[in-house]
Amino acid sequence: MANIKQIAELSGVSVTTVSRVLNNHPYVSQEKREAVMQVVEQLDYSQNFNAVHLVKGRTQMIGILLPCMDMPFFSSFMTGLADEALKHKYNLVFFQTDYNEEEELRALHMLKRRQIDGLIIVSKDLSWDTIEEYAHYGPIVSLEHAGNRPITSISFDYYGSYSYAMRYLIDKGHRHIGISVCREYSYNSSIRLQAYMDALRDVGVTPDEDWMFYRSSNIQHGAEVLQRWIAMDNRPTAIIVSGDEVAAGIILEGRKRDIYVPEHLSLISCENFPMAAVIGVTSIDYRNEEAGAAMFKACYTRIMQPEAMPEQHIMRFEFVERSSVASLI
Amino acid sequence: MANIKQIAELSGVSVTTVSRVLNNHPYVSQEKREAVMQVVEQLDYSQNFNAVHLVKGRTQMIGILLPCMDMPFFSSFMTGLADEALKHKYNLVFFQTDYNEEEELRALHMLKRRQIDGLIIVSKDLSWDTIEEYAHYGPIVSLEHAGNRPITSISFDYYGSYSYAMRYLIDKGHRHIGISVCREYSYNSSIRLQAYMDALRDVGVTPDEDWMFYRSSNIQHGAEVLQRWIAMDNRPTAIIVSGDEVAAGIILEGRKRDIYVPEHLSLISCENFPMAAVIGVTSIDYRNEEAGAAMFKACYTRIMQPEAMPEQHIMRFEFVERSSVASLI
DNA sequence: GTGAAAGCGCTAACAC
DNA sequence: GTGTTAGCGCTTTCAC
Repeated sequence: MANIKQIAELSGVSVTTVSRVLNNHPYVSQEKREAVMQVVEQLDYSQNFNAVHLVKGRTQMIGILLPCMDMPFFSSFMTGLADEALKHKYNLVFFQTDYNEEEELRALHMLKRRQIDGLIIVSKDLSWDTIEEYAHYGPIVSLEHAGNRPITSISFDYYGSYSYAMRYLIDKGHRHIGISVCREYSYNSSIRLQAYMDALRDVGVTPDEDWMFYRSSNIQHGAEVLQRWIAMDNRPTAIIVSGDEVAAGIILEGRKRDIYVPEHLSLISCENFPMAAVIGVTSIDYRNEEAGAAMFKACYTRIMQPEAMPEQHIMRFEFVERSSVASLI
Repeated sequence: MANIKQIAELSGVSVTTVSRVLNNHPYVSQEKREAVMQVVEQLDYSQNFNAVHLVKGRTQMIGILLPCMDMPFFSSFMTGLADEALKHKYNLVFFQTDYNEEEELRALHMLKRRQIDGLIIVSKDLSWDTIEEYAHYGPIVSLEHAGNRPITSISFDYYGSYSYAMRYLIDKGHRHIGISVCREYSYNSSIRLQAYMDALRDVGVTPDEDWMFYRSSNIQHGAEVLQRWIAMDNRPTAIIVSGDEVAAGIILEGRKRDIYVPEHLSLISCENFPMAAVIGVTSIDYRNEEAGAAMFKACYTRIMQPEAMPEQHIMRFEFVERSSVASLI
């Protein structure tokens, strides 16, 4: 495999000149530039990026850490991120952690070892304290608010959006309202639950334990939610679920059992994926793709300007109304 | 940032010894090993992987090229791949191409520039002739049969599975059978269409142009398929669709318009995602996750044994019968 | 405009 | 067991 030295020899110039040509530097005569280019093409040469990275101290790669790819939430997010990375000629190294701490650490180590220039954390299990230790090796950008740590965050307005959704249901006369979240003990779920609790308290309702569904993330789980709902004594008249897939599971399973949305059960969902339009569910659009792009941009900015201070940014949500909520008034 | 030289100095040994300790080589006295480890911890040192890669000529990364992440097919595939990569301590660099040739070339260039040790192509637009030019820079593994080119392939048995599904429908009395594929001109679609045509020809049926749906890949498209089906003069009694999402779209849209599966329209789908169970559709399971893992393994093997010959492997499919096909007999 | 040479941080042959 | 040293392939001062 050819290297820069051979190119230099064959084209009768120094390695410096070859390097200049390769990197489009000025101050190279047209003549020599052409001579070099000719040899480069002839030998089908291109730089060894490992050497370039070593000398430059950068890899043009950023890591992206998430539990799994096979949930639409994560993949939609990746889509926006990858598009944006592309614009800046950055590559994405992908860490699928399955919420395994060891795996999460592996990504942080790669940052430490300069194999990636920055790290984007979409969802994690590791404590912020642990992560913070790695923050000085390179920019870390998170989708979860990181307090006043040196970590940039782009986060979704779960509190605002859930408060809004709850108010919407309450205004339509709902009082027995259920909630279904993805992970019982995650930070994001806790914010959603908080907004839910606060809203119910405001109207003097104490939620039934039964109204809270944990660990629901896919269509199958949605079906299970409906089965549990059917079996309840004190059924909620509406449920806020954390994803369109869960909503679809509820609706599909409901139809098998003659339970209809919104006639028997009102539903508000999150994500507003194309599926939401098909099943006609009112859904909160957090604009995942935009968030993905924003995270890349934030990371990129901090790679380019290492002195820049980390920022905390909250995305605006959009409440997309369809016909899955009945008015009880 | 500390480097190996400083560690050597501080622990009073040579860089070689430090390197040996770092790489767990034998022939280092326990004494020196401990001395080194202590300094390493004290300085919070770890290797600069760019330097390691330069000297070793490998990056412990493989590239993965696919059009997008926000289709369940691709993300399920990634899941298996990422799991397997993890087992071998390999990282995945992710190229989202959107079937853009320039993007696809970028991935091939990274192989050429040794930034990745191998490349896995899940779906592409570039011609095999172009790709073949890069095959000598590192192993390329494809999910599409690559003929007798120096490219390993793991492929799905689309012909076999579609022949099987067609036979299944025909045995149940169906003759007017439709087909819905993802991309009109892709290699995979052409095989599916071929099996479809061959099966119909065998029973003396000439398919109506209307029975073929191109460019259907998500739930929304499924809804459109159903709308077109309703508007037809000569409706098929069954359709084979290329994904559970499309099937879901058909079923959901059908319910809005009082068209039921399988009473009015029989359906066979592909992928057998969890959703298939919920909507009760008979689905062909190609075992994407396993295929992803197999592709990684194939790539890994060829990285480790560069002389190894490329192989062509075809995955077995599984036909998962549910209740979406009516018997007309 | 151009080139010699000094690194970037590491591994591994080789000598001891 | 251990250290010296020559690369790996490139960029970038600095002197000409």
